[in-house]
Amino acid sequence: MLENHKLRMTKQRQVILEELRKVKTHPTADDMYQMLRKKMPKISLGTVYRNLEILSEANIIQKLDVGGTQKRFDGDTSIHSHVRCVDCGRVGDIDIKPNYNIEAEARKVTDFEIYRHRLEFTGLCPECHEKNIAVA
Amino acid sequence: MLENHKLRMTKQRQVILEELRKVKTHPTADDMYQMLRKKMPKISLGTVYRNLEILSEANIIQKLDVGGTQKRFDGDTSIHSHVRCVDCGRVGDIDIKPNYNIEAEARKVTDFEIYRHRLEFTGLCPECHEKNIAVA
DNA sequence: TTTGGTGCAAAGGCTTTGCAGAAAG
DNA sequence: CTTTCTGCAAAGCCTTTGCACCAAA
Repeated sequence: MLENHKLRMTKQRQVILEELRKVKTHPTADDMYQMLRKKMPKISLGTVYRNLEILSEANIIQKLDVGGTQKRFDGDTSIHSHVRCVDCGRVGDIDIKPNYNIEAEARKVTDFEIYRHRLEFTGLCPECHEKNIAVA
Repeated sequence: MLENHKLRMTKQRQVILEELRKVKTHPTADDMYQMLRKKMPKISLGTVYRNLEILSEANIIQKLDVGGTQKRFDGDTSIHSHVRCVDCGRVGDIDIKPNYNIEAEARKVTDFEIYRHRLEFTGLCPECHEKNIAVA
């Protein structure tokens, strides 16, 4: 059904896309909502969710599943990896390109048909690293 | 608080652990609940959630975050990868060992302190592959 | 006994959805 | 005009939690 719709460029959709492309954090839907309501106070959380879904469905943005309970969004659609801070949940980019050899490796040991792979890192963001040093 | 508790081996915990180790699917908490209530009809979903959490906290089992909305559990604590079927959500094992060189790569391009990495695959399980061929 | 665990049901957190009015094309 | 989109609020889904009773150790 989504794919039969002609997308309209509403004010809301435009602002959502602009804002997501502007930031290099990887905001959750609610993060986006909080940022957006400053410039568009009447925008609703439902609209934010709906548009993030539609835009990622159309491959205009990326929906990330980096662990944790909330999905995150990325205005950069290039294929790259992410790190999630185990302390604060912040997500950063890791500019490592996919290695398709690993998919060949995988095919050797499974009867699933492999489509793609995803590499995720966990660690400590610089801020939390600082804090930990201070405590120690 | 969890770490100060002495774990007791209750009947429920034992059955949960046994059942999880017996299957090679990667059940969600609710999958486990449905399986378990056949042999222990009074077990509650809360107990299943609590024990899966406690056991994974104690590294006796693994909690997986393979995408999709529900967490999954694995009785095999060895480090290995997973494939998720994009059609039916089924999760399979991919016996590929971690490659720590990739963490060195990552360190070159981020200011996060890298702790570990995780490789996940998506694809089609044999059953869904069959179905797709039949339709085509 | 003591202390952790269980079942039940209610509450929580995140996301989706139905609907009536608004707006893009 | 027509069809999609929006704001609002309610519903949904998965998971966690409070509580009184139960059971390991």
